[in-house]
Amino acid sequence: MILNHAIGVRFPVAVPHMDISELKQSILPKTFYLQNTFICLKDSLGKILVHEEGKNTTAGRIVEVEAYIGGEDKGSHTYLNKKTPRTTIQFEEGGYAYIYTVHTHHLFTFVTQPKDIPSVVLIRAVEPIYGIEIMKERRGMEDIKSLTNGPGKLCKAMNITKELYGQDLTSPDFKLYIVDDGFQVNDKDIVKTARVGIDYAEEYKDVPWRYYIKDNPFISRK
DNA sequence: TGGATGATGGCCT
DNA sequence: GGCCATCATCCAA
Repeated sequence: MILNHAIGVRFPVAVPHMDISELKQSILPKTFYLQNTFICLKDSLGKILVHEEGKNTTAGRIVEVEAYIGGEDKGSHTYLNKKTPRTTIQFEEGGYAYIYTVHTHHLFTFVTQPKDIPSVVLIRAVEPIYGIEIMKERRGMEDIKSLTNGPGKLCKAMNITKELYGQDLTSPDFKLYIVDDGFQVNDKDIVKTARVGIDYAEEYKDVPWRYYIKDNPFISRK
């Protein structure tokens, strides 16, 4: 099923007949996640993040992402390929969930590339497209534009917690995954900027590894 | 075991 | 713009 809406054109959001079981036919496969991180970064824009929880199922279109590259990247938890209990999953092959906490919030990333190349894509914002009422309830607000326009916000709205750390996003048995509904994001509609909140990263502070969909109302900041 | 820190967000001025 | 809640994580000791 192709959602009959266009990003940035529709608002308020409404997808009354979206069928999750149909979307599940189009889960991104392992081969997607094994690709170079910057391919994953670019191609994850416009895909749909789904957390299946029965009547509390939520989904959102990915509109803002960042790359964190192990080894060289001083902004990464795996700078110098540092392996700790927290970062262990980054060293597995692509397709697993790397979820961590910062202050009181959870942040969701997915692991990319083959085993022992610890790199991830952080989902910084999604556009709510399913389960909007439960998102409002979890976030304690009515303002649709603020439900998921930040990495901590979207995890709260979609009930993504550390219990999902290490989950295989490519298994149909699991309840957290990303699907491709055929929505295309044109290259000219991708804005590339410095990443957010990594002032400590020295020469990696300003690398343009944050991608977002131009003019989308749900990005975390300009 | 304790201190420092944070890939944030909400509230304030 | 600033302030800070609040706790998992890491590392020095």
